[in-house]
Amino acid sequence: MNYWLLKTEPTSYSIEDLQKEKKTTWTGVRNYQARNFLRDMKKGDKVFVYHSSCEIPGLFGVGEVVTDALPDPTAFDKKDSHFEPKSTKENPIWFAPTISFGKKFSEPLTLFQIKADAELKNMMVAQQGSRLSVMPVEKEHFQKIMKTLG
DNA sequence: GCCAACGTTGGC
DNA sequence: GCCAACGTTGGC
Repeated sequence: MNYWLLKTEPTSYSIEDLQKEKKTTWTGVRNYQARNFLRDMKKGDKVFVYHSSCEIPGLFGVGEVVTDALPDPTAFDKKDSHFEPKSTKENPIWFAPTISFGKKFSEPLTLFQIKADAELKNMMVAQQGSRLSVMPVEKEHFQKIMKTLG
């Protein structure tokens, strides 16, 4: 099993939205490195939900991969802002897994706290200039965080 | 809103 | 394939 972190701007999609919807297809990622991580996600993998570009950036909850990544339908939708004419159904470029809600943390683990924690500060999300919206999380980090917040 | 740190694009 | 120009991300 693998562990991941998914960034989202809470003004567009938050952990509360996932809680209400129970599950969602994680569409709209348009970065090749992130795309490759999305394709590597397998059913049963765990994912942290990270809120970015907001008052308190940090980890707000956890979910689970329920469907391996399939071609991202928003890439085929001319009316969608993520429409990508180069991606065809025969030869899709962009992919999206489906994520289920696990739990919302009673308190978020803030980026500030992650950077201040000797064991967590080397997480990819805490590195300078880390702009990837999808990234792997090490098992040790996942377990330590879940021990504290889970 | 600023701006550093990236990623992408496109001319050559 | 280089690299300057440009666009975007995201913490602060």
